[in-house]
Amino acid sequence: MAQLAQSFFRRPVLEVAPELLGKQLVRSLPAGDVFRYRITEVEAYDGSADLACHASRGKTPRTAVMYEPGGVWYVYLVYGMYHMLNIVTGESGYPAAVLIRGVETISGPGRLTKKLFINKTLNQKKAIKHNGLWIEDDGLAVSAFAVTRTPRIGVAYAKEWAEKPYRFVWQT
DNA sequence: ACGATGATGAAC
DNA sequence: TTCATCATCGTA
Repeated sequence: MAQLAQSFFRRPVLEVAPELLGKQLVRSLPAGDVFRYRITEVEAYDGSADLACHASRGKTPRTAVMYEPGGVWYVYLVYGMYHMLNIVTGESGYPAAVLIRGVETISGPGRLTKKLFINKTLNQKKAIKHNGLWIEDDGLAVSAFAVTRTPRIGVAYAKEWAEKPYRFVWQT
């Protein structure tokens, strides 16, 4: 089907994030299994000025991937236990990414990565079929009226940035 | 309501 | 080299 091109992700994160709702996250495993899940919940992390964004403390070994041109995965471990799946967005040099927080039938970013066998081996890899994890557009239209914007989860430390409505939830 | 569990980044 | 801090979840 229509795999999203790298150019789709090389745009401002606040444009890309809501457009990912309703798209299909596709995972293929070496054994041949293919899983498809429609994306229902995302969060935008927008540049070094955004105090909730990991790149707010500058470029480090962990955050370097966020400075790459959009279209690569950013996977990291939180709370010593769960992997978080993000897709890097925007132009080269501007650190931004979309956290994929939930898909149809799986809620919660930690449970999502566990179920799809996603770990740091995918970090910095392009979101293309060849790498076993990519996103497809099958033509489904998501009504803007079915999308709710709220503040992001778990970022209370980010001062005024904690309140910004950068979380997008699609009511199916 | 809280503990598990380890990488990360900043301070010392 | 040590320490506080986490983009969470399951059990209580």
